[in-house]
Amino acid sequence: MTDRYDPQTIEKKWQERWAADGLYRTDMSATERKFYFLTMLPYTSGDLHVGHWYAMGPSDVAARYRRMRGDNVFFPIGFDAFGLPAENAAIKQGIHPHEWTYRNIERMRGQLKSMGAMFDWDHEAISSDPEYYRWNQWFFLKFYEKDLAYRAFAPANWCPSCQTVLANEQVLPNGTCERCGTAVVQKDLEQWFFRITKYADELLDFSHLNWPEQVVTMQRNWIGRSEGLEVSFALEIDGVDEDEIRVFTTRPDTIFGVTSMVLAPEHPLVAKITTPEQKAEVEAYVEQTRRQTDIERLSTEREKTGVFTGTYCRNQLNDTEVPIWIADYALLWYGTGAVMGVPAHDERDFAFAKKYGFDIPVVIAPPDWDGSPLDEAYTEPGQQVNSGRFDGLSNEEAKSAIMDYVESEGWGDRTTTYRVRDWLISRQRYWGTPIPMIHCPKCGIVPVPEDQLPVVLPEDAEFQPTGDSPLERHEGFVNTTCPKCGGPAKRETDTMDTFMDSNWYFIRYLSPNFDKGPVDPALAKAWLPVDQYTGGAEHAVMHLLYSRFFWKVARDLGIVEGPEPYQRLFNQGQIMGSDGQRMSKSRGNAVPPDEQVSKYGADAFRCYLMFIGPWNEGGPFGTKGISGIQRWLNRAWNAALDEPKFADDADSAQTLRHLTHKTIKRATKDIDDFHFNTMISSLMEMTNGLYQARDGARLGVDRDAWNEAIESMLLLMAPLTPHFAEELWERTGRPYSVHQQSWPQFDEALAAEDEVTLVVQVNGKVRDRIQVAADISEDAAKELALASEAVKRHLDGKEPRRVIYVPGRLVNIVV
RNA sequence: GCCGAAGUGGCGGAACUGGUAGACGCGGCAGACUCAAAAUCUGCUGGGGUGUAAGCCUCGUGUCGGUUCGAGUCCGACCUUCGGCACCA
Repeated sequence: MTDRYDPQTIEKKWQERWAADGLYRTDMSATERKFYFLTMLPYTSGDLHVGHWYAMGPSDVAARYRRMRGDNVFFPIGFDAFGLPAENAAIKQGIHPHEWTYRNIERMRGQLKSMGAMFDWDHEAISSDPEYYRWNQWFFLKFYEKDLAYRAFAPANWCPSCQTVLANEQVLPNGTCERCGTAVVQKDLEQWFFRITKYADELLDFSHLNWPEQVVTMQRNWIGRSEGLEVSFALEIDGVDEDEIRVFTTRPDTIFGVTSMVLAPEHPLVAKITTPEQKAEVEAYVEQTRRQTDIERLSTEREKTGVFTGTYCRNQLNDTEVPIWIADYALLWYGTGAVMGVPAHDERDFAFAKKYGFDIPVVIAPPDWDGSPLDEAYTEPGQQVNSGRFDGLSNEEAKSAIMDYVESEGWGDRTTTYRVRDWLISRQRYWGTPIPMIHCPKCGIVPVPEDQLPVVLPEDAEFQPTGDSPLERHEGFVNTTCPKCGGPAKRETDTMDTFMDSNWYFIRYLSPNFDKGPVDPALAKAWLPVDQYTGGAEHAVMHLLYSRFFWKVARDLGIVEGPEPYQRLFNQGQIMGSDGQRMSKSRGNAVPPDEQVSKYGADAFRCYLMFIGPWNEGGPFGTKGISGIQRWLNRAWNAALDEPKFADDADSAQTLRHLTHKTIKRATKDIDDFHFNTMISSLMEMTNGLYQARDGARLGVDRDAWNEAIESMLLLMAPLTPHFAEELWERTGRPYSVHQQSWPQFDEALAAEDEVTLVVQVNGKVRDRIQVAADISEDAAKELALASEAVKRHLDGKEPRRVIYVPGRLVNIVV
């Protein structure tokens, strides 16, 4: 009897040996077959949870596989270390965010190492290190120089009781503050933005990407490009300077059917044009709107509400007076913040008009329309009516004709609008990258000179929420001198959104200690872009879109080359608690991976996570099935170490070689597609097959075929179970290291089946199964099928009308 | 609500490009080994019906409808769950 498989001993042993040998240190100068494999960097939340294992284990497998295929793989790791939870910990537990964060990193490093992944730790980067965020600031200055960073007012969640800005996450679903229960209001603050809209069209070009279609679709919809007309409605009100309201519409063909104008309640014109009689009602409505989220406002299910301002504008195309209303479904940030209401041809406007009693004039006739009022909005194509000189045109023709006309009259222009808004990068928080700007009473806003970077985040800040951001009350930080005039000035106290950190961490990984720029240019040229990126589907839009935007700016700055940062993307699913809910400590459904690892070993645990289902789906996680993996590893262990009785036996050799090559073929296809669950299944089948071959052999098994099988099995398992495979590789007398071997090749002829089961159907129902040679001819297959007893019984003497043959699959006899 | 996914045995899941539904594993049942248990090994295991039995019949992939010789897979409508919705990361 051999030694039993003892994961604790061998995992520790090999992790130490690999680290000592620098087995996973990438030679950055060997760039000929470079492969940059990137897994999303973890946030420094504390303990590594199952989700981290779920994200990184399979990534490690795929990275190891690429290495065995001969690529020089760079597989780095680092930490996303700025953010809200550190500040919450500071307030709740009285720990400094810096201490909380770096303590967590220390613990997570150890846990990550216990995974046995091939991370190259020499390239670790931590976003809260001044040497990292210094370059955030440097990039910010470059953005500012290129007019891609600007200041504007934007609403923020404000708790009047705590006197502080709240994250969306800190606002409860009922709109109150999570700490004190006070109703949260929107407060306008002047904040920093990045002009992502300038790159909107370029971001809509996905042609250089090998990404999942659903992510591309989500990004496309998020950017939401629409072409249409911006058209002016005349405003003639005494005492109001503005003489027009501009609206954006994608349906200029319906402009003759406008019966209302709807402004966003926040629209700057609202206060100016509202009549004294309507003032109270309008103000109450504006107040009420300020308490709603955009999601609530845009719900198509909710009843539409609005308030009349008491004034009118004029539709210049048909000279009609149009009442001006405000309604919460009009959003200030989209288009021009004003919407023209065409009830006959828009469902939302139809409901609005019904409710408030507007006319519903038809301007696009449905087919066979008899002139009677509509029961519902007609949004399909049709012919123009009641549209003056455009009557009789199809609405598609009318669209461009009306736009031409509006442009020639000077009432408006063709424009393109986007749903995507500029990126609000300001945060009124402490634990983030300080925005390197100075407010001088004389010179205005002045950038911090590059040679004064980094603007270091002060350690000694006060955290208790008392109104201002911690940086604002830090005298030593705030007070500075103006770089331009030398006079006293104040520092900007907003910090950056943490998505700034994750925009470019993979660039920093290449040279985390480089101090002459964000990245060593030679390494950037040789190693970028990332060849394979893996990470959670929850990042499909924001992180991945911001990061693409950032890359394009960095490219324009000459820092990187090429159109896109991430060539191939794979979105893994999210792992949930056994109750199907998101795992969290507060729900009590979180499974600590450390416990599982010490019980079953890292190899078994990571395999189990891969075995529970397709990687892109995620799903509920329970620990019940892990014993199946444990049993499999034990069986494979014993198969590799217990020598069977050998004998010359051609049948045995044939069976084993078929098993080996079939498995290599299946496993290779699966790992190429990231189908780790079925890859493990086929390896389990191979292990079962080895036992059957051994127990079923009459005389004994063929020695060479057996050795080939064991060697192949260990190589196929090496990426999945790196410690296990390494130990057995050594114990079976093979030279260190299994992780420096080549991926096994298969022989197509040996992998092929020579017999197949042909299904015989009568009228689509399975009636018989026949074993035939894989290369059987169509005629022979049909003949055999028709000769089957079961078929004859079901034919019941009737003549076949049609016989369908699918090679290697089935014969279907239709009567 | 909007955008993007998913729904298959008691459970996790498999099924190439429309062609045997349930691979592999968990759990369960039966047996072997054992004084006994654990571990291990072997066999069976979707529901219903029928037969002494080998077997045979039938239903079955969220729901309803459609296309097709044939649908888990394609089309239409709906239901449920999950991810995102711009200050969680």
